Amino acid sequence: MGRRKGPSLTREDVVQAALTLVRLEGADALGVARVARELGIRPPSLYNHVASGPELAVATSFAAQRLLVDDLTDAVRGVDDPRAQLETLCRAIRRWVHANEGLYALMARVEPQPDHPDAGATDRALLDLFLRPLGQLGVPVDRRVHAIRALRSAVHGFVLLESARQFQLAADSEVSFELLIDAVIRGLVNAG
Amino acid sequence: MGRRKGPSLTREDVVQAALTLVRLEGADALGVARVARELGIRPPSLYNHVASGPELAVATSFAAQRLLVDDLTDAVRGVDDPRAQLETLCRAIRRWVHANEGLYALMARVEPQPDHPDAGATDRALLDLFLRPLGQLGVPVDRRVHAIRALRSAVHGFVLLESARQFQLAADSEVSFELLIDAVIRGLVNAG
DNA sequence: TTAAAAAACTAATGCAAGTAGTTTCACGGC
DNA sequence: GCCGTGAAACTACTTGCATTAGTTTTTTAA
Repeated sequence: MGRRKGPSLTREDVVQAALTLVRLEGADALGVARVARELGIRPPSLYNHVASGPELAVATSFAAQRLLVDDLTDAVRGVDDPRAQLETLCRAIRRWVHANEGLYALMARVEPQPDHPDAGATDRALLDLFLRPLGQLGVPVDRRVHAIRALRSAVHGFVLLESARQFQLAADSEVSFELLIDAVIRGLVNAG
Repeated sequence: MGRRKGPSLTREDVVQAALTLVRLEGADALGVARVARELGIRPPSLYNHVASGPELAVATSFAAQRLLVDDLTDAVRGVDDPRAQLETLCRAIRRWVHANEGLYALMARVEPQPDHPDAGATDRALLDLFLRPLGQLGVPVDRRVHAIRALRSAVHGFVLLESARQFQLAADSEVSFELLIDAVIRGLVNAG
């Protein structure tokens, strides 16, 4: 029982299977044995493609992040007004998380890898998506980093609480979200 | 080798050990075997006090939440101005998370248990801590739920990103945080 | 054509969660 | 003071995951 005839699995296949698995069954379901079963191979064979369980999680998280950034890039294409761009970004993140709860939970759980080769590109792309409209809105350079952190925090916290079903009171989440991003954006533009 | 002489462990002891463990080694370290080792007993004996691993995590999370709420209650004691109360609450949450990163990560990871007997009291206490100053600030009743969600989201997102070391650029986090909560509070008070 | 690398496998170890059944101690009723 | 019941510990065991070592087969490149 050695290598099988025909095309064999790639690391891409493995990450793809992991993405699907996490999408369907949540971040807790991610594991070497589980992904191997999904691919129809034995667990040890997966180590031909990933170094370890944690590394599989990191790779899957990076892939998910790229999916998110691509989605956001599409979302703001064609939006001209900088403020509308910011709102569009926030809403697009929330929509993506609704459609990919497990993946976002995974991204939140995996420790960032500052030295990882895949880290730079998508991180920078995400940053730029927010930086451009902030600049156009006249936010001074030395406050843009703080502004991005504020916006990211607000959206991140909201979508996490929302998908963890921590908003138990009967009130429309849409309204809460619009109120939040409107408050933050207004506050950032007229900062004192 | 049956029961040992002298006083035996209680569920409180177990939760206490779990709290200490998570504080020192993070939420990932929490498990039946690990807590049992910490207490000097064999893993199966722990099931005399908790029903399962997940239930241990839930109990620990509830205990952590109570610690947080108690800390916040102390923090706002003696603060009169409602706006200052809100700011104090936000800063106290952040300070607590800095001192208890693992516990906060655990709370974020454990699914909420709407029917759990321990759930109501602390949830309500936390809610009330925010509700009172919002009322005093003149936020209309039908917007208070949204306002609380917005504030919680902002603080939650910020502290999670911060303790996950996702703020990689060299800029003072204190400034970012103050900017965020100021923007949100201002936005909530002058909501349109 | 052939040697090396890649990709699968089997076998086995170690550890965590959980179950079943056993032993020993503490405590309340007599 | 004695005794029975239940609580709290134990041992032994099963199952499942992560991981390592070593083997076989196929692909690929020299």
